[in-house]
Amino acid sequence: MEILSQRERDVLQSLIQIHIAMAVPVSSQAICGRHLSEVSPATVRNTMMDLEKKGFLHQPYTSAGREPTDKGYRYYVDSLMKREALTSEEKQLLRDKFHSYPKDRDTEYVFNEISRTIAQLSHQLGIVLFPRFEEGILQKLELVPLDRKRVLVIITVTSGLIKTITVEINRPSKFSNGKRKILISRKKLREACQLLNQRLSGLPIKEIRQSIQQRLGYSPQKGPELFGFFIEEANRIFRFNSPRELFLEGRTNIMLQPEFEDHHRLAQLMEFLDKQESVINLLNRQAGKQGVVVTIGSENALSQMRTCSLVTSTYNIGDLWGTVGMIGPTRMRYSKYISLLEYTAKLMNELLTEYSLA
Amino acid sequence: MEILSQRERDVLQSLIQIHIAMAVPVSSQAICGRHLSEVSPATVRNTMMDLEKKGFLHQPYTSAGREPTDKGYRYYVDSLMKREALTSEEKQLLRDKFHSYPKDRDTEYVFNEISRTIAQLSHQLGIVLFPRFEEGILQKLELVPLDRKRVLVIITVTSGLIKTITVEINRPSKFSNGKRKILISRKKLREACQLLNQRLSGLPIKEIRQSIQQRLGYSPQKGPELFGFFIEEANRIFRFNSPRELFLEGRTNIMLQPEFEDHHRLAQLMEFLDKQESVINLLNRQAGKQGVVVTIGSENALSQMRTCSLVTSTYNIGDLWGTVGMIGPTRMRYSKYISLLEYTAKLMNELLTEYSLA
DNA sequence: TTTTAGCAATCTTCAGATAAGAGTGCTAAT
DNA sequence: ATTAGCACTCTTATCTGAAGATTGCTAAAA
Repeated sequence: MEILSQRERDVLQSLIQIHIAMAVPVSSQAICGRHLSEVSPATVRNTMMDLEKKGFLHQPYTSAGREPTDKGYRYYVDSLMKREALTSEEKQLLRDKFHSYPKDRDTEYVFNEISRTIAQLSHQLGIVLFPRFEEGILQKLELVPLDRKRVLVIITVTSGLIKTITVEINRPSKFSNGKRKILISRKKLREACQLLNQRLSGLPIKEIRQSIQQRLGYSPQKGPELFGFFIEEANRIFRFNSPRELFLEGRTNIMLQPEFEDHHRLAQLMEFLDKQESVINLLNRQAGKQGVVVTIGSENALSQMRTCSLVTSTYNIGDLWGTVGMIGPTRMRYSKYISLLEYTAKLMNELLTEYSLA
Repeated sequence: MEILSQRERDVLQSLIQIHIAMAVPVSSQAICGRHLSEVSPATVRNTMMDLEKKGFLHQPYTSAGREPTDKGYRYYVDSLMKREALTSEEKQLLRDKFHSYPKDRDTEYVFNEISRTIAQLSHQLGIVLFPRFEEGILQKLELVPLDRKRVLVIITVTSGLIKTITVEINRPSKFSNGKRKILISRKKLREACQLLNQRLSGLPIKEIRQSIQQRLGYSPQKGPELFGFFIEEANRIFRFNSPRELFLEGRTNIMLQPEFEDHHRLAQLMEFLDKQESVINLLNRQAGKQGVVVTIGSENALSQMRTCSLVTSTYNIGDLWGTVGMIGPTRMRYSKYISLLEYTAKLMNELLTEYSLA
């Protein structure tokens, strides 16, 4: 971490605060007018030159004011910024979204609402990514016959979250010699289910997917016919990474930011957001980090995010974890949004975890 | 329907075709150059004046070329346009999206893909709205206990589509005198489930929601305790109108259309799309209409859609129906997109209906 | 040594002017 | 009924110049 003089720190902080509020290059005069009235603009100018040489500021053109660089923002976030707490109204607004859960609303509805609320409170893009179900520990598996061909698989993980998948079971299988069909009888289903639970529960979903064949020790000669089916279909049944896991809200907010008046730049970002997979990919890079993580501009590996910042936090539901976050231009109220996401993640931890004790 | 001379029809058709391709006001010269080389520009100009007086054309400013009005497009769609068939590549692309259904993919995944593909083929916004589950006929209800507090309700309708809802059942109920908790025993659950099926199956979901209390004829003195719970919760269990039912893809496409270079106009549309409820509302206005429906510009009641057109079709999965569609600027290739949606709906009818026979 | 006032120099932005070009509407001839 | 010819209108692009913002530098002041 580079060491800056107190004067430099003062100027940088003031400049960034003004820039965040005004969205234009900041002049020495503006800094003296608002924050550093004890020194003259000329002095501030000298400091600004130093800060530019050190890479914290940038001048769009000769004789314009200065804007912070990504490095400048990084220094601000790490060393200058004071956290800005949420108001009690804002906290209440967030809290209210959990009010009727789980009585009247399902998990996905709540996630959607949280994403909307983050967008509403930040005037930026709100993000919620469903918990990484694959990291969960299988509590139990349940098989419910739907009709002659289909079975509903209910997967419960120890945090109490469930996922359901419909599988088509009454069809040719390579484990049944290609031609023969597996017949579902309720009894067989129950037996198979019991055995599956014996062999698989307590294991992480991901591991089940990868090692199911060994776990079930199946060969066509022994074990229930259904085992063959599960081995074949494990890659589908135990995989959860659909674009539908992602809740993105508030695209309009972001396009109203002055930095996205440029049509081309906006289009680039929107294209990125349209490909949900790439957003999920982006979020996965933050995986496992503790607390609120801020990724500023070019710190994002993805080129489409170069002009944006990403603020994320991990939330936990029992042994599962997911990501909440927001995206906005690099010029954003980090001091506020960090609190916002911290608080949101905290609420989610508290209020969505009820069933992890079950 | 107003009657136009053959000359007027020719000019209008030619003008619209050119306008769709070029996205600028069309001059008399352009029309003669491309389509009506047998007459002079002056003649075409006279016809254009007539068409403008009748309200089919509009001149952005004195001595500019002409653009079609919504009325002009309406006439074109109804009386002039020739359907443009999809190429076999386009058909194949769509078909492929159904390929692994229902073996490897669930309904929602396929809907998302269809929405994406409509966007991809039209370079506009693709829309799929999940079937109106509430219109479905209950085939059976299944209750699966998840843990001490929760039960998974599986609702199957006659088309074979299912929805699952988690309910929290082990809590105070006004039917259990406010204090007492309902206890779940598997046996009680089975009994209640059987009774519920007896009383409710064969009825439309919507009707169940509205009349469940009468149907179950429940009073605290008689009938399983669970009935009280179902009556209380009917409004949640049998309601399906979440924003998550809507699949919107290709926002970037639409913002790349020249009519949306205007930032403000784009923001208005995006705001509208961000509120999924309003899009669902828009689609519901087309409900029940047969075949492909085209709604042009101001024909849309909603002001945010005044500069857009909506092309929709109804698809059927057994006794359920939903909506597919696309949104673009009023200047769009109606001739192509109508075929696109017709074909898409047809595919959905054919390929998603397998289980309605079960 | 640090800070500051003063000032020329640089660059943006905006309004106005001008020129080029596209396309019409009208008139009169075909 | 159609067309050629042409004046007229309006847009668009480019240019210009003036106003304004802000700097960097220099030399004086603290």
